[in-house]
This record gives sequence, structure tokens and C-alpha cells, in this order.
Amino acid sequence: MNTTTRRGRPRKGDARLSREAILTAALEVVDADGAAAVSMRTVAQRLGVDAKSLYHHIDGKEALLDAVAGHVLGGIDLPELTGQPEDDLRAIAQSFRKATRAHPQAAALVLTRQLPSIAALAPVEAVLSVLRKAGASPEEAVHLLRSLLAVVVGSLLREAGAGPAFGVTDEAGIAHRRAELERTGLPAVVESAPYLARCDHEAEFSFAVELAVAATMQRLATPRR
Amino acid sequence: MNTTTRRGRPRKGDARLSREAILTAALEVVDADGAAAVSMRTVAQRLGVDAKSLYHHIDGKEALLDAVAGHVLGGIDLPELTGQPEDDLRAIAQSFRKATRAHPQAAALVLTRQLPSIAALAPVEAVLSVLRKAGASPEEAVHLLRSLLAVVVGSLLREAGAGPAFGVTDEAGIAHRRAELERTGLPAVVESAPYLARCDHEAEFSFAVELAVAATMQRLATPRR
DNA sequence: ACCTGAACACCGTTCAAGT
DNA sequence: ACCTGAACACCGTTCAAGT
Repeated sequence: MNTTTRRGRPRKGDARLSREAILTAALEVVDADGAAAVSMRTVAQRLGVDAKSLYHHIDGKEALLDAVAGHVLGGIDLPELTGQPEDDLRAIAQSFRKATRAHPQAAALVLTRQLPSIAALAPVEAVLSVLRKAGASPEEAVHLLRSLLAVVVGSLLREAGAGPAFGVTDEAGIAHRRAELERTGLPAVVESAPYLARCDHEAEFSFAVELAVAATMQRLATPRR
Repeated sequence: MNTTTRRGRPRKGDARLSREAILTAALEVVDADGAAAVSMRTVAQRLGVDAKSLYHHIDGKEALLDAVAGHVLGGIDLPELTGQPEDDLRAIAQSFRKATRAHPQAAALVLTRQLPSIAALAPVEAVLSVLRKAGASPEEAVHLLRSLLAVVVGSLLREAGAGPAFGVTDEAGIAHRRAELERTGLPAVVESAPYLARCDHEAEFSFAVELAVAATMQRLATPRR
């Protein structure tokens, strides 16, 4: 036991409060107890500080959550591009997934907040440049980018447990869910119930990305107008 | 001015409080002031009732929001199927969009909540049956369904102003956004800035759906394994 | 059966002080 | 320049009453 813990007036000579420290503390709260557990008070407590002190460094709770989301998104580790458009698009999508999987409890935050566009610029530049090299016009590249982003966001949102989902990953739950689906009596649902009841998120993500990449390449191969 | 307004003890002989009435009131609050404005107190006030009374009909705030989301999702008006798989998939996607556009402020709620799978069963049955008729196996139909759902959810989430977005719809904002994008100096971003700065949500939705439907049909035309 | 008063343990945020 | 005490106007929710 050393001198780092104190009661009462905390951290006299310790590191000062800073935007960076607040952000880190907030992310710790998210990772530990989920995004719903973030409050000015819980974050401040983790720093041994009064909640009101945070306002000297951050613009309020909404701004704090935006900053956390931006921070996670900024953690994307983009792949080196190979020049093979299909491989590169796949790899960028996977790096996006990796960034959100690093903080599962923060995923919904990242996918759901209106982010300051700047935060996501690096991956956007990467996708656009791959599409341009593959023959897309600057305009078409934007449409394709948005389609790809929709697939990625929609898939990761399902994985984060937000958004409409049907499948479940634990063996116990699958059987129950399957029985539930079969009881609906809807013919196509019943037929697909065994597959609808389970969900391998990684496989589904890859499937969806694969489909989107194939569609993209197919479209670029077809001369337009 | 008639006798419907009262102060103090409200609605003596009026319609009784009910789950249905609470749900409607909550949706009114969402439509009027956004999902963030929903509280047990604001909803109760709209019914001329104490907040605590709601607990006799609903399981708490989270359950209330789930119910509102389910209610909006339940308002989907599915198209009659034509037997043309591509047309049918497109039409189902558009009916999904229509349901969320009917309550724009509730869209994020619908797209973001872990819904009781039952709520979305009708559209799921529709999509699965179209895919089966188009030649998909029960298993492949599920993967394709999930991919399509991801595209739809991701696109609508962008439209709802949640999730990462770049474009803007008002002429005033577009110029500003464009300048901002050009200042980044990222070559592909700069090249596409004029298109990146604006976003026609309906067109982007249709584009993404079109791409996904094309990919789906292409895949079903290719014999698997 | 349904509604509420009193009460509790929380929130985010402002502002005038304190060092 | 940075932090906090006092204070305000909110939250969701429980429980013991009241009708």
C-alpha cells in the first residue's frame, strides 16, 4: 500500500484534471458498467474530483459522450492498402469492427451519436481512395461509401445488442428462441427457425461485408450512363 | 371552451388510464419534443395524471420506450407481394422506411432498442418468404435477411441523424460543410467534397437498397457449394 | 383496482465564492 | 486558473396509505 490513495481532499500534488484524463475515466466507466452508468458524478468520482470540476474542461455531458465516441472511433487501426480493391474494402471494414469490439459497451455510442465528421475522416479517405482507384467517379464513390457504411453500422449495431435482432449466441438461449420462433406458425420463419435463433456475429458481419463488396465491384464493372 | 380541461384532480369520469393511452401519450411527447423529452413525469402530465400512476400499467421507463419502439415498428404497412423478388424486397424496405419516417423523432428509438423479436416478425416473414421463393435455402435466407436488415437499419440511422454522417440537407449548411471538407487536404475527400457535403436521404436509401438487392439476386443466381 | 403523498437516492448545471 | 459549497430544477421508483 503506497500513498496514492487518499480520503477527503484528493490528489493534492497529483496529475491535474485534464480533458484527456476525463475522457479516459469516462471510457473506463463505460467499459466497466456500460454507457448508461456514465454521469458527471461517476466520472468525477473515478478521478477523485467533484462533478462540477469537469465543466472547466468539457462542455457538459453530451459533449463528453461525443468525445468518448470520437475517441473510440479514432482508435481505428487502418490496414495498409494492397491495391486489390476487394481486399482493401474488406480490411477497412474489419478494422472498423475491431475498433468497436475493443470497447463493446461503447459500440452503441459510436454507432449512434452524430459524430463531428472529422473523427471518421481517416477511414472515409481510405474507402474513397480505394473506390476511386477502382474506377468510381467522385460522386459514385460517395454513394458507395455510404452504402458500405450503412452495412457496417447496421451489422455492428446488431452485434452491440442494439437494434432489432433475432439471434442469440448462448447455447441455452438458442433452443428457447427457436421454440419461440416455431410457435409463431409463420411458415418461412418456422422453416428458418434453427438459423434465425442463433447468430454468429463475426460470420454475419463478414457475410454482409462480402455481399456489399461484391455488389460494389459488380457495379464498378458495369459502365454507367 | 368546454368541460374537458380541469385543474387539480384531473379527469374524474374521463377515460381511464390504460397501457394504450400511455403509449400514445409517450409517442406524442416523442413526436413533439424528441425521445430525450420522454420522462415518466412528462408523459403522465399529458394524461393529467401523476407519474407514479403509470407504474400500474407499465413496467418502468425502459419498458415504456421499448413499447413505443415496438408500436412504431408495428405500424409497418407491408406491400402486397408481386412474385418479382427484386421488386418485393425493394418494396418491403421502403415500407420499413415509411414506418420510421412517420415518426422521425422516434426513428432512433426503433433502430436502437433491442426489440422483442415478435414486433418485427411480419416483415421478417415477408423477406424470408421472398428469398425462399427466389431459391435461397432456409439458412442462406437468414444470412441475406440480416444483410438486408443491416443496410436498412444503417441507412435509416444516418437519416435519423444518429450515427456517423457527413452530408447535410440544407443549402446553407452544404457550402460550409464542403469548405470544411476541402480544408482537410485529404485528396479523395477533397475530390468528393461536393457530394460528401450534401445528402439526399431518400436517394441514398434507395441506392443502398438497390445495391443490396442486386447483390442478393446475383448470389442466388450463383449455385453455392 | 387504481391512484397519490411522502420520501429516497439519484441527475445536470449555474454561480458566487474560495485558493 | 482551477476547484467547490450551496442551490436549483429536474429525474425514476418504492411503499404505505387512501378511495
